[in-house]
Amino acid sequence: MAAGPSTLLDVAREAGVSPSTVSRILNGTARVSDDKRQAVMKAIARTNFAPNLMAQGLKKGRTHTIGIIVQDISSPFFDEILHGVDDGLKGTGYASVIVTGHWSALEEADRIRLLLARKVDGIILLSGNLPDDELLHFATQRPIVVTGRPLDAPNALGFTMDNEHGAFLAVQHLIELGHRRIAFVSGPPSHADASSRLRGYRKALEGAGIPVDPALVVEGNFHENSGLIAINHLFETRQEFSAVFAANDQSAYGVRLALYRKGVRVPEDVSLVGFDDLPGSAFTTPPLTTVRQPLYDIGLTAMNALLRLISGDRVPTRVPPVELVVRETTRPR
Amino acid sequence: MAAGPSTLLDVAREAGVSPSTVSRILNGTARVSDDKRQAVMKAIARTNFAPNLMAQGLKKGRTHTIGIIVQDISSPFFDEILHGVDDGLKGTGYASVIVTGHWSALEEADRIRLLLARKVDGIILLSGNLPDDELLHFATQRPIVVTGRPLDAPNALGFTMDNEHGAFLAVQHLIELGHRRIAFVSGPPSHADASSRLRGYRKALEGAGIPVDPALVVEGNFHENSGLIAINHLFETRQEFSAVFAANDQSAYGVRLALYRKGVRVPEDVSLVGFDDLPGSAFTTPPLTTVRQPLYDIGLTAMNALLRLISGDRVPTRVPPVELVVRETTRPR
DNA sequence: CTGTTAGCGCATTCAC
DNA sequence: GTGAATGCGCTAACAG
Repeated sequence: MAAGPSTLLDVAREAGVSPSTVSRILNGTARVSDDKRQAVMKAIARTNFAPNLMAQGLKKGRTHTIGIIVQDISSPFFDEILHGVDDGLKGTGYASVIVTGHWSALEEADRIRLLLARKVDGIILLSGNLPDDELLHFATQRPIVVTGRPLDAPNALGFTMDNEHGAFLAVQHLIELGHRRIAFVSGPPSHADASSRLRGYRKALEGAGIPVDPALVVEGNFHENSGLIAINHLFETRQEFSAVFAANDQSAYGVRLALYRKGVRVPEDVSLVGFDDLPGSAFTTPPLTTVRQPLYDIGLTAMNALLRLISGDRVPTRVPPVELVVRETTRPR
Repeated sequence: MAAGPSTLLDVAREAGVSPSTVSRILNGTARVSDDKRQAVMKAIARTNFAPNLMAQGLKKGRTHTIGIIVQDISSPFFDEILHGVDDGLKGTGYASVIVTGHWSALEEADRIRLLLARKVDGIILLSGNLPDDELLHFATQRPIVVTGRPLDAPNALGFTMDNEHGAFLAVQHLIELGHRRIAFVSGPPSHADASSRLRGYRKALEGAGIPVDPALVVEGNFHENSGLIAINHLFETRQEFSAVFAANDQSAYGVRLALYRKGVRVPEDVSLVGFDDLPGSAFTTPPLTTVRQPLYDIGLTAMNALLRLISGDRVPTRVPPVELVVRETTRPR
């Protein structure tokens, strides 16, 4: 029941060998005679020794820590990505420090500097707003993987989902069901994914020869409440629609609630489709038809890509594409 | 546009002073003449210097890092707590490394060892399963705050919500509404919170002179799907009930869906109440009546308590109590 | 195969 | 007020 943390030196003394020998055994750096190895192992157990990762890091220049920047902790979206990230870490000896960027490029830059000062071995930026050039500047210090945009530089890698295509699929599904007046609750215009989805919405409509009615697209912010407000607005302005496409699942939840309050049935009266396929979307009433984004795989892939970047590797990354998941909020008109 | 990370020594050279002077300025350890201070500041900016936290940590024995153990990343429950934890960190100079315990005491012990090896300055264990004595053993190395149990040791602190009372409130509400046959979807029996809630359910029933019918309580696991399965089971065994109390919101979601599938209306045909008040529960259809647990505050409080423990302080911690939030899934029988 | 030496970047005595 | 020296715990040459 040794007291405070013992050091490698303690172990060496205890085992009657030199510190380097202990180090060698710990790292498998060189062959060591069996008797000494036994002695050292015993001493390690006896002193309850665990190497000081700080000291190791100082010496080797690597901390076995990777930094993750999410925009919003406590969001089911980032949560699910983090799940993948975490699984990607499993068994690698790396740990992650997670910080939040709050959708602000300035804050992101700040967090990256912080992470860099902590000497993380690499950084994953989730849905970053930071301009490419700044990102690449930081990437000169440590490899960076970013999601939500394509990027392919020596020390940085980015990949994105086909948001436009996903939105296209969603709206096309509605059109095939016979819907013509399809409302759209958008995301924040400043958000790249949001504008891609708006484009997909437009493209699907145009492809079917349906004019896009500006009165039917109302701006949201990706949160539940904005979906609710959007629907109320549509009602107030007396718009007619038989379906609504929400730019993400969370706003779809808000839409669903607003419709419920108006006494409008889903899907009998209006059809609804979301985007993301959050874990909860299979358990809404009724279960939500949505565009599935492989959130878990995005996280896992980002982590694996970063790990490879760190070890100097460069393998092209592949993530499953988005796909329409038809559940129970859509039906023929 | 300096290249690699510059060191304190670089700055000293650049400014024509000694390293110690730079250090003193950085830490405000001693008074330094103004001209030198200017020179150093300029040199810092010019070389784009940021102190190496690893080296600082090695020297000072503190890493300004705190370790968080959650059981399940990508769970709205822990997510919301993490939100509070994260806010508690804001502006403190600390960062957190988050690891998962997966509800396993063994894994928790393993993670704590890992965190200790990384020399975190303190640890927050969320909903830990680790026995008190093991916890206290680890606490000899670093202060630990644990949620989900009371604990008050020199270097460890634990606090918990009144789960029994919360459950009591929920069931009492149902009883007041005229319900007599109230089903209960429990959590895993091994889980302390789960058994407290079961106790609260029983107590409320008994208090009202209603016999508890074992056929009406079915075991779940806190996940959506178990709520669904539970209801199906109740139907298969032809139980009659006019209300169901789910041990947490997530299983309530499953209950809600199962009821929907059976064509049972909520709340017209059966009333439903959950536990936790997850962020999403205000947006289910209809919005869920539930027992609110101040998850955000739990996280914030845990963080503050730990920070105080680290600085040698010991202030009794206060967290808002649980409370019933009546929304739209309950109505008189 | 193994011990000795030096140094990662910084904070802190200790002198001046 | 400020510089020189020392060491946090560990690994990596460098010599045997």
